[in-house]
Amino acid sequence: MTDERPRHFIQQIIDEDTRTGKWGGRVHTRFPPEPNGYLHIGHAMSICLNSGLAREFGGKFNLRFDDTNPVKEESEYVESIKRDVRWLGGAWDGPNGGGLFFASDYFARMYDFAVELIKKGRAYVCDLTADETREYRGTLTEPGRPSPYRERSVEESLDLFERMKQGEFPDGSKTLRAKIDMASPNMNLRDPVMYRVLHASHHNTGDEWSIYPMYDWAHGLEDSIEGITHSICTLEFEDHRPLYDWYIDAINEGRTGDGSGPWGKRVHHPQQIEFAKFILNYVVLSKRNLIRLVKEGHVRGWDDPRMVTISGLRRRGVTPESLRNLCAEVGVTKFNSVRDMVLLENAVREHLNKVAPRRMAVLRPLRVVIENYPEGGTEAFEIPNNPEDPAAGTRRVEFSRELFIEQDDFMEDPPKKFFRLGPGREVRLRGAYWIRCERFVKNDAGEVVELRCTYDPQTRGGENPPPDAEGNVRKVKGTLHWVSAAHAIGAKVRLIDRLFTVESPGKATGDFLDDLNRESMQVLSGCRIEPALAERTADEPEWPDGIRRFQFERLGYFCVDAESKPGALVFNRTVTLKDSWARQAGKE
RNA sequence: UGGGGAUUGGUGUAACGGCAGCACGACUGACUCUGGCUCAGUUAGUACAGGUUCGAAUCCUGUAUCCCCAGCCA
Repeated sequence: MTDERPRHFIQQIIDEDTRTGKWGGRVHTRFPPEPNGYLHIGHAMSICLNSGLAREFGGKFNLRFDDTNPVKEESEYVESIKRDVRWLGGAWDGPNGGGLFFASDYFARMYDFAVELIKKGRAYVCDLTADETREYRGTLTEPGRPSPYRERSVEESLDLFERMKQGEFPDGSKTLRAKIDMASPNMNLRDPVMYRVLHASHHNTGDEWSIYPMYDWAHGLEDSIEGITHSICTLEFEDHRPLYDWYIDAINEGRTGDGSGPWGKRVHHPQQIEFAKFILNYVVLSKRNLIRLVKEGHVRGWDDPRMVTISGLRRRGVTPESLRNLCAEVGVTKFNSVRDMVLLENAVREHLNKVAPRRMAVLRPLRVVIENYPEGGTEAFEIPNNPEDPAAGTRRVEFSRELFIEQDDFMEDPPKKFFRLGPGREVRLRGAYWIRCERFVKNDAGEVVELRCTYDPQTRGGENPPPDAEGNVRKVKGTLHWVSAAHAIGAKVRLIDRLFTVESPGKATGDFLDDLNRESMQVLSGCRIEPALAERTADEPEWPDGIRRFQFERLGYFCVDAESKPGALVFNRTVTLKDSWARQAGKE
C-alpha cells in the first residue's frame, strides 16, 4: 500500500530529518486539544495528519489535553474528544500510540521551570493590572514600555511567585512575565505573561493550584516533556514560534547535554511546524458559532447530524475512512484556502459505494396495483446486495400484487426525457418485473393516489423479454425501486441537507443565522422500507462503530439513527446519490 | 516598509531552473437491471511589472491583493 500521492511539505521535512538522523530517527507527534468544546471537521484534519505521520514513519502519536484554563474546560469534553479521536483512528493506545496525557499533569514541573527562569533573571513578577499591561504593551506600530516591576529583584520575584502559588493574591492582581523585549516588532515577545492568578477549580487538579500557565509557556514544555519531535499547529501560531523557541532556550541556558552544567541536563527542544487549518464552505466552524447553534436550539445538539462536529458527522453516517481519505486528498499546505463541501460529500459517496449494502426504501409512497397479478399471490426475488461487490451476496425481497413506488417516479404528463412511469409508459421494477401504467386514480383533491398497472410475466427477475416475431427487442429506459405493500415496514427518514444556503454564512448580513437552510432536516414519517432493514442481518458488513449504513437504491446513503427502537426505525440521510436527472430538470 | 505568512484553471493541489500535471466541479458521449458506479473526451491556470538565464511557476527586484498578531484564551 504505497502512497503515490505527492509528499506534502511536512512529510518532506520529516524525510529530511530521518535522513540526517536529526531526532535519532524518531517521529513523535501529538494532537493537543483544549477540552472546552466538541471537535469538528477542522480538527479531523489535525488528528489525521498527526496520527497519520506517526503511522507512516513508524513513530508515536499522543493525545494530549491542553487543559491550562480551568474556567473553560470540563471533563465532559475530555470524554467526547477521546471518543471522537478514537473513532477517527487516532489510536493513542494502538501500535503507534504514545499515550494519553494532560498538560495539568505537568503543572508542578512547569512551576519548577518557571522558578528556574526567575533565578536566571529571565522572568519577573509583575503587579500591573490587565488594563495596564495592555497599555504598556504598545501597539502594532509603536513599541511598548517596560513594566515598572521589570527590574524587581530575583529574590522578590521568587517570594512573590511562591505566594502567588500559595493563593495569597486575588485573581488578576499579579502575573509572572518573561523578560524579553518590550520593543520587539513581534507582540508575542513583549514580556509575555507566563502565569496568571486564577482561583478556579480545575477538572483534573481540583483546587490544588491558584496560578495557571499560559499557552505559550505551557505548550512547548508539554511537547518537550513528552519528547515530541514535530509539534504541528496551525498558521496563526507562526509568530509564536520565536517565543516557543525562546522559552526552551531559556531553560536550556546553563544546561548541557551531559548534565554537567549548573542547571543540569538539557531538555528536549521540539520543532514547531505550522500548516493551514481546514476550512469548509457552507458551514460555520468557530467554536462560538457552533455553541450558538446548539444553545439557541437551531440544531438538536452537538451531535445533530447536520453539524460538522465529528459527533454530528458520525451520527449522520459519515465514515472515518471517508474523512481520512478527504484529509489525504486535500493535502497539507501553508495557504489558507476554503475546501468545497462537495469534496466531503464525494469522499463519503466513494467509500460507501464500495461497502454499503443496497436496500429499497420508498420515502413518499404511491400505491401501485398490478391488475394482472394474482390476488393474494406472492413471490420472492434474490437481489444483489452490492453490484460493486459480488461477494456481498444477495437478499430475498418479497413481491406481491400491491406495491409502493416513489411519488416522484410518476408524472401524469411527463416530458419525453422522463424515463419513469407515466400513462402508457413501461419501466422495470428493480430485480422484479417490467410494468406498464394503464391508468391512475386521483383523490378529491386532485392528487394521484394510485396507479393501475400490468406486468409482463416474461420479464421475471427484471430480465429483458424475448424478441417478438420480427426479432425486435422491447426496451425500457427506467428502473424503479419499490416495496411490497403487504411486506414493507414503516420508518421515519430524516433528509439531511446542508445547514446553510450560502458558501460563507453571514457574509452578506453579518449574522450567519440569516443564512440558515430552513429545510436542512426534512422528516418523513410515512416511509415504507424493505423488511430486511428491520434488524441487522448476517449479510451486512461489520461496521467498527456499530452504525448500520445502507444505500437506498436511487436515493442516497442512509444510516440507522441512534434514536431508533425496534419497530420504530429512524434513518438519517448521509448524502444523496448524484442525480443527473435532478440537475437536468433543474436547468429547465 | 510594525512584524509574520501566503498567491498556479471555477475549487483544491503538484512541479524544487528543463513538456504546467492530478483530483473535484462543469459540459459531451459510451455503458448500465440504480438517471448511481465505471469508462472516454472537452473545458479552463502560473496575481502584476521588470530583471538574471539557452531556458523561469520556480532565482532576483519592485508592486498588488489576502490571512494572522496589540487576551491575565488556546
